[in-house]
Amino acid sequence: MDAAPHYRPLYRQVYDFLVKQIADSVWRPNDTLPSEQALAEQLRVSQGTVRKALDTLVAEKLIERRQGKGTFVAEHTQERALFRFFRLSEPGGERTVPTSSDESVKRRPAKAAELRKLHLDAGEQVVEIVRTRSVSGRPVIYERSVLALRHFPDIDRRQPLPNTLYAMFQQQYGVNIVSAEEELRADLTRAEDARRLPLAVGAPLLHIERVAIALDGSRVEWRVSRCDTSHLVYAVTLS
Amino acid sequence: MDAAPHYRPLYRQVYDFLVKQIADSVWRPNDTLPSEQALAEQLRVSQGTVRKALDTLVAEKLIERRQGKGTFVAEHTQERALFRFFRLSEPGGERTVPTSSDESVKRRPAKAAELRKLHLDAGEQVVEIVRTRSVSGRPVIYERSVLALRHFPDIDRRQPLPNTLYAMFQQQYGVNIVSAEEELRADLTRAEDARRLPLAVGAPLLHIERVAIALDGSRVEWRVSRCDTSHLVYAVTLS
DNA sequence: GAGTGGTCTAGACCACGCA
DNA sequence: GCGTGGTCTAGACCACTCT
Repeated sequence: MDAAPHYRPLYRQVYDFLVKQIADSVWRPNDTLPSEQALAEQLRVSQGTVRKALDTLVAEKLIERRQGKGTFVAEHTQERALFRFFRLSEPGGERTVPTSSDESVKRRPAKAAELRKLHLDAGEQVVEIVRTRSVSGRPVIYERSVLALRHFPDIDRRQPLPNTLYAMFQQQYGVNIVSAEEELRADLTRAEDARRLPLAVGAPLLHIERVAIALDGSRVEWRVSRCDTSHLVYAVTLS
Repeated sequence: MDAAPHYRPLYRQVYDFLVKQIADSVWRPNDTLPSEQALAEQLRVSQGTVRKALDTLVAEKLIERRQGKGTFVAEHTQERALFRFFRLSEPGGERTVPTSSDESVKRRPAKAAELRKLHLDAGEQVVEIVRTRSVSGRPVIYERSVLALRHFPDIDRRQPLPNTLYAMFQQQYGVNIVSAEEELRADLTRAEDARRLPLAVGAPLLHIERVAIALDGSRVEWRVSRCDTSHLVYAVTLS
């Protein structure tokens, strides 16, 4: 624990150390972390200071603690990623699990908008994934994901892709998605949408753009989803 | 600090006590709370236990702490309520401050849907507030709020109403809005919308329903907003 | 200088999971 | 019974604000 420029509290330095271990895949999903006592001795700080850092990581959902068992690196399971970042549900409140299908995966140079959204360097390559998602057999979402290839080498040769990408990002590439910035607006169904979804041109469509952000702050995915909200709603709790 | 059924940790009991003081307006917005030491002595617990409860309240934005000055009950200022619960902004990211106008305020018995959304008893009265919001002179939101009258006696005689209601809820009625559940879907402009907003019937419109939840868990407002998202987006960060 | 919150420590005891 | 995390305490020192 050496001093940082302009002073960082000890618990912050411990936090940074722990994050780095996870980011570098020293500790992988579902691994057990050393106990508080062990970390305290290793880092030459008190147990209370380690605890404060661990509490922060729990709040950020990067680790989970179970009394009597230990501290574990949180895993992005299918369900978890779904409930955390997939906000569409039935109007009452029941969460729905969509299936994905009809995908196309292409590698190509990034376009101008993608360079900007993902903070890429000119000429960098991306992988574009197009798919349709269905809820109880009915296609309701037409979605295009663009990934920076630098974070996911050869992902375009890994087909078939799972229903939720983020678990694979974490397990195969060590990329932890920790937050997502979404922008929503209402739009009309266009001919391109109508080819994928059973909607008439001119029907209302919820347009969602997402930038997914990894543990190290990099913007790794830009996703545009066009959703039929005649039977689903986008549900979010502000607090 | 007496025992609770099935055991509540001490810091939880301290938390409950502090929340009650705020909910009962014993401590009002901008008031200074007693110091950690004073609270610890009053409640017969250690300073660390008080601190843990205070940290939770800070995370929930119910209080603010300033080193060297003290601990204060957080105030719902116009700006703060706006940035916290008003998610519409310009596509780039700049937050926009809308003005409200053209309001009508009516007291009437609750309808069936309102009873359900606000968990009211049959026959209870509500106040309906209808208004239009504009951004840089352009009407972009047509909004209908329904409030349970029991939480806001005579609010319908308090006109004119402020741009953001939640600061008034807190200051005039001691009702702290702590979270809001929103449901969004895409819709088309109807004749009723077109009378209020400069849109053609059939143009896309973002339909937002919100239930605002107070500190004690009661559902105090049901709001339906119909938004022109041709120049604005609904922006939210999932984490 | 006095009073506040912010950081850090050391140690005790409890609740839980497992062998 | 041992090791884990969860709770609680007591006290030290630092950083900031105001007078």
